[in-house]
Amino acid sequence: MPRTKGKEPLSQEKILLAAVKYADQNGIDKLNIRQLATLLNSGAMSLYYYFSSKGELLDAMVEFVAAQIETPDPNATWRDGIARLAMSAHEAMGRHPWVCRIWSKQTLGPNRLAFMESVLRVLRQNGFSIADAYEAYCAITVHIEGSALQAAEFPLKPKDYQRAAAAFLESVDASAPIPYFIENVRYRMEHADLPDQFTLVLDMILNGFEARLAHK
Amino acid sequence: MPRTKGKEPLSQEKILLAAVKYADQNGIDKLNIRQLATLLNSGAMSLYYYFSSKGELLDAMVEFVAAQIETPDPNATWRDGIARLAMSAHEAMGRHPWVCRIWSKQTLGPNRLAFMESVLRVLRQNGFSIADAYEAYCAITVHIEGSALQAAEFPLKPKDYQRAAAAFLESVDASAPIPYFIENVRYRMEHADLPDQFTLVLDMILNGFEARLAHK
DNA sequence: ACGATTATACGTACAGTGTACGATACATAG
DNA sequence: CTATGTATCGTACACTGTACGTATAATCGT
Repeated sequence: MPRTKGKEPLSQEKILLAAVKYADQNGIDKLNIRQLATLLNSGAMSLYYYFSSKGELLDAMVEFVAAQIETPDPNATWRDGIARLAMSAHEAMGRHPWVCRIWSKQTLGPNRLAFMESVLRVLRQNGFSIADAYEAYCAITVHIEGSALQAAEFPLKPKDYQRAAAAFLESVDASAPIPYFIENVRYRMEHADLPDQFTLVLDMILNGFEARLAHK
Repeated sequence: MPRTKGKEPLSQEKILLAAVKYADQNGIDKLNIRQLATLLNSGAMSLYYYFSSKGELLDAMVEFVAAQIETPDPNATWRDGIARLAMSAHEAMGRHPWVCRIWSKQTLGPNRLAFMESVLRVLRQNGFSIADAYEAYCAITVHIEGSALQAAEFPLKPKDYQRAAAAFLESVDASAPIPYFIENVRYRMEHADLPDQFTLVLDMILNGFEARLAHK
């Protein structure tokens, strides 16, 4: 049909923002074209004028998140630069947990490319060999994506965890051969606000590369 | 229809093995009931006699992989025990790359539970506090799952990488603002068999916890 | 002012997906 | 020889992405 008269037209940006919002709330599996179109008060096929396929929309969604990652301050030490960058990425993925599921799979766009470049640059300009820079890059991104994956895939929201844990502890046989698991569940139930261990382990990894660098 | 005369009946195991094999070859997205049934010379709905839903089949697939992870030797040091366990998990996920995509999402079965328990046990029996054991557990599984995720999601098979990298280097403008990325691609193209950096970073993480443990 | 062209929108249709329901036909028990 | 349980699957439905064709509004050339 026509571009109806009194209606604001669609745009890539509107669709993208709606898709991100929907995925934030409902997860990436639930994201589907018809539903998205309904939210945008349009027909499903209208979206294909702006994105030639769902895959292209997903590409744009990844780029949207990649754009939220800080680029490192060139005056900082490599440790500070990398640490801030990693935390920034961690936070971005925390805001958009679905992204880790498609991050590496979608085609590499300029923002994600810029992220990779900036990590490699910081390392290479501070004494890392090509091979070491690549290893450090992998180590750091594994940690970022791994953390995001665990946070995203864990099937319980923090709210529900208390109730589920309590129910589990009630139901489980005291003679079950999993004392340390039970102990762990009890501990986590009683300490709802455990600190995010992202930074802790990140520091261990950075320590490792620092030692490696000094060792040459 | 009937249970046809001269035909071996299906079974949970047959279906499970076929599903694992199919996912190994084609990825988990491509796994679908009809195709699987065709491979098993049966009708699609026959599978539902053994698994009440696709989700239950996926649960069983996760358990299948979890069963392949070594349980740690109780006489080893915690470092060795955890290192071996982690490498074993890394290898299992390397054989079945699709599993990291559903590992945490599927309902927790006995084998995955046993894996968690064994990690926590080793740590708790070697001086880790409840909180530290949990942190170490998370750190290690993040590394395992993150590594698996990157390996699985990277869209190019090792074979194709050389060709794709060469084509990329040809096509990219020499003035593109990504010198370190280009350098990295060239390096990886020339060194096809880079060592798996899983163990390297795992050691860094274990060093971190070792230091932490000594520090108390 | 008015016809031609482009930009935007979408109805319909099709080939997949998981799976609910009910109909089989075989094996065995009574 | 029924009758009942076990194993199998044909059909149908709701939902997915999207190819194709078409309809109108906006814009431009004259």
